[in-house]
Amino acid sequence: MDVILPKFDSVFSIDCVIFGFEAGELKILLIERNVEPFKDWYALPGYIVEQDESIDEAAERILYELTGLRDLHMEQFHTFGEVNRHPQGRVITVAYYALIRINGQKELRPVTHYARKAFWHPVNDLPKLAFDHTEIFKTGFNKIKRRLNYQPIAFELLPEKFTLTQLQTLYEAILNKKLDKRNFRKKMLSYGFLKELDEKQKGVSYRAAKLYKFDKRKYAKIFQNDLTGEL
Amino acid sequence: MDVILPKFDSVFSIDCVIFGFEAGELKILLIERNVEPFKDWYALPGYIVEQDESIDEAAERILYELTGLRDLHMEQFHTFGEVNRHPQGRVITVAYYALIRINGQKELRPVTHYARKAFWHPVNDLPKLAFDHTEIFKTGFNKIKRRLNYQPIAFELLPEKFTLTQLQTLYEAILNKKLDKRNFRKKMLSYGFLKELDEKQKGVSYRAAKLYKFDKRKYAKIFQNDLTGEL
DNA sequence: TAAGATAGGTGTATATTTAACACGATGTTA
DNA sequence: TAACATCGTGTTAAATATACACCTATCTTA
Repeated sequence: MDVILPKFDSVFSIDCVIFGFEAGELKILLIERNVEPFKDWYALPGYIVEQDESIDEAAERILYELTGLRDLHMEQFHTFGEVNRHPQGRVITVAYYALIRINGQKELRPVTHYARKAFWHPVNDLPKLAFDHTEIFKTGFNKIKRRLNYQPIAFELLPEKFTLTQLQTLYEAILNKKLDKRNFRKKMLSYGFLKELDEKQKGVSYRAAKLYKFDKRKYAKIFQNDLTGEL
Repeated sequence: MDVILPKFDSVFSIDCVIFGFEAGELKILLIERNVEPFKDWYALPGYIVEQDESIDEAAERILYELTGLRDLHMEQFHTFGEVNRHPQGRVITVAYYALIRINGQKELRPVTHYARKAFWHPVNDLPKLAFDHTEIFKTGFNKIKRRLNYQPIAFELLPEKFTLTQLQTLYEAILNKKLDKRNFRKKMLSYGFLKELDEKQKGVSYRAAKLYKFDKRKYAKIFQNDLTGEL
């Protein structure tokens, strides 16, 4: 903001906490690092921001390069700016999160050599992570727990068509507590943004449940007046 | 995160949105810039982060240097990272906010020459601000509006001893809507963290109201089990 | 010192939301 | 066709939120 901008030896980076849901478990995306420092450690996908890209663009690019995933909607949730976060110098990091469907078809394949591989790992049993990534994960996890209470973010984790039981299982996984089935259904349906389909679950060895779909248009319509986006 | 950290010509800065409450009006702290770019414009207090200070420390220092205020509890709320935010180069900015008592005694006096003066300005009638500061202000204002619903942040804006009417006026100023007096009082008192004092307002030309105090210890006790800090 | 002005302080009734709680129906498999 | 597993449903009680109006205390001024 001064007349001449001073040059800094600071590095600016992005880390991503990407949540997925698979086999009734909440998971996050990790990479195995292939470069020092913390070579061979597990870490959140993260790398350095270039000068000619916004931080949102950088987040997309970096996630793609390290995991092969793209076109997901990420949001920043906190910036980590302690002096000694990185063993080799000053690094300030904006952390992003996203919730996505885990899709067995889509292969996770790093595009750069910085990551040896990328993989999903259950949040309940995380290994030690590189840098301060455990703290970053925890901060992000707390944010989505809170957010779940007033925004329909859970749908981003489920397949397009899902059963109410699946939805409830997901809520329970995120909030880490049991919910009452009848009350849960009553409340979800009362919002009016779930569309009941003429279709049922397939391939289950018991009575098949009805499938539902999250109706974004209805959601937008219902909550258009509520500027805060709260339910 | 690579083996050798590249050097970047990026600048990393802090901007502060400081809310105060005076004469029944919600205000924020602005400075008049004394250097290019945007010389003579009004702006949020903000400046560049040094390499050997955390961003939280930087926020404190910068606010002090530009306004003379110190020892207030600020929190980051968003990081602005578009490429062309600053006319002279790439600048990434972490925005902080705080809520404080406006104290007529404490003089606002910039310590550096970068600001010509610092002053309080009502949020309802803000002038054009330098850079993207209007957007930063709006983002911060929305955050505190939301936050007011589940955290007792309003007390930070009031004098230590206050009347329930003052508290209500403040809520109304932030939320920009009228509240019902009886319901407001009932609810506030029901939380149990307001301590009624044996004292009354002085110097008013009508019946004096009882004074109350926010009891932090009681608040902590009551909400210790609620990890999210929600009411 | 009485009258007027101004904000202080209080309660109840209704509507809405949340919480607790159990079992018969349906489809699958052996 | 029996056994199994999940599906899908409704009521009641408690808590919370909302709507609403008048008398009281204190100060000012005529």
